[in-house]
Amino acid sequence: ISIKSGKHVIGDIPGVEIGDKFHYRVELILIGLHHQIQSGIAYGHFGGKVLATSIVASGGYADDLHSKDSLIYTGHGGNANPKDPQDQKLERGNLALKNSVQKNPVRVIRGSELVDGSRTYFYDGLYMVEKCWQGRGAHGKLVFKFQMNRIGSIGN
Amino acid sequence: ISIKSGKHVIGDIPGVEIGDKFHYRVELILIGLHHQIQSGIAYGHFGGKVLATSIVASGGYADDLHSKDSLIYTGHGGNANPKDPQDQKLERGNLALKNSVQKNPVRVIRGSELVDGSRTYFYDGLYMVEKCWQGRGAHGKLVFKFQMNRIGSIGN
DNA sequence: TAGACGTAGA
DNA sequence: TCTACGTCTA
Repeated sequence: ISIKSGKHVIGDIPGVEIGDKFHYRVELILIGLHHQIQSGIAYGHFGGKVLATSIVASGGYADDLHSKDSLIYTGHGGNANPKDPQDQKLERGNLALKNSVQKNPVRVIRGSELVDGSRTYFYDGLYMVEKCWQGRGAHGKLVFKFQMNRIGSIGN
Repeated sequence: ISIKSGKHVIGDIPGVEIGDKFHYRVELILIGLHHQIQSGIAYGHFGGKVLATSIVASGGYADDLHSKDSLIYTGHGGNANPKDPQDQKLERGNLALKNSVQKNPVRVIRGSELVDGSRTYFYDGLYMVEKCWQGRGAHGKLVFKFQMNRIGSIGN
């Protein structure tokens, strides 16, 4: 199933399969996987609702990426000035992910940094945002956390 | 005349002519005009000396770009946090440009922002750094200024 | 590791 | 206008 609103698509992208690898964020945009050049959370308007369409988890925040079929994603914001962290706000991508809780599939792209400083990304399929909550980051400021589970894995 | 040190070249780039236009900074790198993805000042080591090879003037700082054959270029640095500007330091590109004063030609790329927010760049030929001095920016902090004149224009 | 006249989307 | 899990060079 795939829902489209302008260039924003919920669900799989035709021609892109789990495990497909990429080297640059701009490739994700060109192929339609993730429509943000830097931001980790992409979203669009669907019938008056703002819903998340895809996320990139590549180590920029304190995510929990230890499991193969689930992850805990950290919301964005609050670190514009690393020396003066702020509470994250329920806006933009954070709001979109919250609206998507138990509602629509979200594409997950996992990424990592190589020894030489370059990066790689790969499409990891559709996940459901199971729940979201607020926590405290290492800096003591409020951050949003999103429990995401692979659709089709045990428990879904 | 062209002096080469590794990938750093002083002087014209074969195949690139004055007026040649570009849309993205990465094009300038690919064609060899300017070896910095974001920084406005490119430089290299030439016989133990650090010399400037090219600059991009595209509106990021308070340059004086009113003349066709000369310009006053502002050094870089001091604005990492726009809310807390700092004095510019005589290092990196600023030092390179100072070392190049009345010494070696520097490629000038002029750029501007279009109405739709995109940018264009064009190669504007070789200039000589005539002199450099320190001044105060609008924020009151020290900035470096570089008087650059087109080589071959009246006065050169 | 830090700095940089980027780049696209909201 | 501002934000953003970028990208490259030194």
